[in-house]
Amino acid sequence: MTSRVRQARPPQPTLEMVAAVAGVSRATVSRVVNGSTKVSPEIVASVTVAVNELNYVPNRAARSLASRQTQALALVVPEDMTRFFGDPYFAAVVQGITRRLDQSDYTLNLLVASSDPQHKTLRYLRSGNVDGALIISHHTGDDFVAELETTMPVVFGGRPSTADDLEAYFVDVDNAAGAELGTQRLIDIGRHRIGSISGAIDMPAGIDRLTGFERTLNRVGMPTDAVEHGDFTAAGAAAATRRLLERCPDVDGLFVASDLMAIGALGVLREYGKSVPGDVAIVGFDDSPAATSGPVPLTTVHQPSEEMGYAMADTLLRRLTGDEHVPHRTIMPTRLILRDSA
Amino acid sequence: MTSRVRQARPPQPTLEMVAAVAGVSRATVSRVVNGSTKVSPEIVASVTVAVNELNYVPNRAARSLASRQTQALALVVPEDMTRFFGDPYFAAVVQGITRRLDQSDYTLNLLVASSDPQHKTLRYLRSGNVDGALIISHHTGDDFVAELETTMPVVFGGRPSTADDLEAYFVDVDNAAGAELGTQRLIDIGRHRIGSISGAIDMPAGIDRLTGFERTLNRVGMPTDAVEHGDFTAAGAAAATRRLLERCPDVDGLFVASDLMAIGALGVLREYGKSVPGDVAIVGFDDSPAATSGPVPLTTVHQPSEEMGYAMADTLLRRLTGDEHVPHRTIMPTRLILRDSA
DNA sequence: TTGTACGCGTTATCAG
DNA sequence: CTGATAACGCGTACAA
Repeated sequence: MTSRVRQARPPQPTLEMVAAVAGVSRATVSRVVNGSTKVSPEIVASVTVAVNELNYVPNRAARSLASRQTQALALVVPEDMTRFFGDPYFAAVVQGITRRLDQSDYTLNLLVASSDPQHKTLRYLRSGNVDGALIISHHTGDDFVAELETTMPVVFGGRPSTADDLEAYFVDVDNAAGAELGTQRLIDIGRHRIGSISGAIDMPAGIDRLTGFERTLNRVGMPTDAVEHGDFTAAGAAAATRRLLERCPDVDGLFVASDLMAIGALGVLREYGKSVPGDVAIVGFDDSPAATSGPVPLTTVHQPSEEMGYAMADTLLRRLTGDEHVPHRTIMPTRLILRDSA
Repeated sequence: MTSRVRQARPPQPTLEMVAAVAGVSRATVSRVVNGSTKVSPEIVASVTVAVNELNYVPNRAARSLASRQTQALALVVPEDMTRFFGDPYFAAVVQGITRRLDQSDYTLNLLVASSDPQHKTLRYLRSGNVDGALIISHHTGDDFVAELETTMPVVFGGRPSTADDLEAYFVDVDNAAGAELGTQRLIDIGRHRIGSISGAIDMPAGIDRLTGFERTLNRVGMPTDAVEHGDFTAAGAAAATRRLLERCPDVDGLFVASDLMAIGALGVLREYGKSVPGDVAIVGFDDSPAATSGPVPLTTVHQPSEEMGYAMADTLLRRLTGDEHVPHRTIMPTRLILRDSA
């Protein structure tokens, strides 16, 4: 798979060329480019002129080979493309990450890959392409993440499911507590038969939200059998809702582990001729744009997704500077948002 | 903004170390790693053992510094994050691109940035981080793209708006023809007062679809004044629809330049108590998942978004191999998809 | 403050 | 077929 570019293109200017134009040494140009203070003003000026004249941009490969840094970070998303693009939650997180990165001179490399035949993603990471990695939406099966921390600083979005999570850095909300908030709402408005469409149960967020749901019902002596597992997609939630409705037709309250899934559930409820919140009250999770995109504005458990992305990037950046006092876990607050569905 | 990683991490193994273990020279290891055929089988075997033992992965910076290639491509999207994530069209294109790239050993760097204060994106590109660039959703204001082709091979998704588009490589559909298809449908089902919510008029796709719309109405002597400009977002389309309805309350047919926008229009129509397709028939564009996500399945103009992404990547990859016979323009077919809205 | 010289990990050229 | 050795472009002790 060797390839060679045939088309002739003007070679990028190098430090050497800039030095020649400015009449100084390569080292001096390097100092100016990297903002060293130990350079006389007039030389800084002449070098700057030369840089602009030649339109010089440092070669990243050479720079990172010498400095052993890439000034790039990776956002690893072990999902398939459709799930990644389908859920507004990811958009918010990425937005937060880039907002933080825009204040630095790090760039972000987005790596979306569930099916990764040749371990291409891992190779990419280990080839020294990035200085650190952000990992969101990882599943229990994604074993490679454990190894990654031995290679570079890693920060998770959502508590990691690996055993050694004591050492891991992550940003999350208290998913169980959030789920309690949502479930309690259903109790408070007088629902008697409360069920749940859970998230993917191979993900910490899915597990913890289910735990919070069960804990709340247990506390008041309600049964917790009306649960069907979803996978954090609208289609998966629709299927789960169908199963639940067949099994427990009397459900009148539903805690759904994400807004996107709630939208899916909403559609099925309509199919079955059930009104929301009349026949069935629904509480979602996320408070993403999906919450207000459907036919019924969703009452939901808000989590600060954008801020979480920001915090993730911030944590990683601080680790990269060698800051020893970076907290391993950053837990952000959730709160209940009341709208029409419950 | 100097930073230094303090934490001690095991250094990545190098060619040198592998060579030592295998008892050969660096050069030979390099040959094996790069699959040169001119190496004796037994040496290949011993080197392979050493590589696995040390868990060796080539250093990308060193490799690209020496080979002058990065094996990475960039997908540049001059939009803000929310628009990028909000429209399923992008998801399809990215999916197609990655499908093609999965067959190669190129990786993709996603660059989403409308507001780019420090020209960070351009610097990134010009720093030799990638061998070529894919550009989608570019606006007339995005002048930097013109300069880019002088630095590296570029392929556009959608015809570029720059003057020198004769030289440019791009993949597109005949947007005007597609719009004619959609508009004609409205005529065919007997609508008399046909309007349009156009796409962003600073984008070729927006302009061309509007042109096709107008051309069709002109042909049959219908007025083309019932047009309001959208921006390819649901919210923007909603606002535009509101303006249109105030100005032309008698509209009974609407060609909307994207499915996502059609969803926005649908909401407003409902607000105004208009039924679809009863009072107002709607034809969208894209045939993205958005077309079937709303309350009314949309009749729409299909464009093969996923295949377009694939074709873009394929075109760029072929250019990268020096293939002189790569067609500058790849125009893919559109077709009308009949559903419920028109 | 400025310049010299070496090293970063690979690829590629050229002897052998 | 294999092994020295010279680039590749830049950062940075070290020397001046």
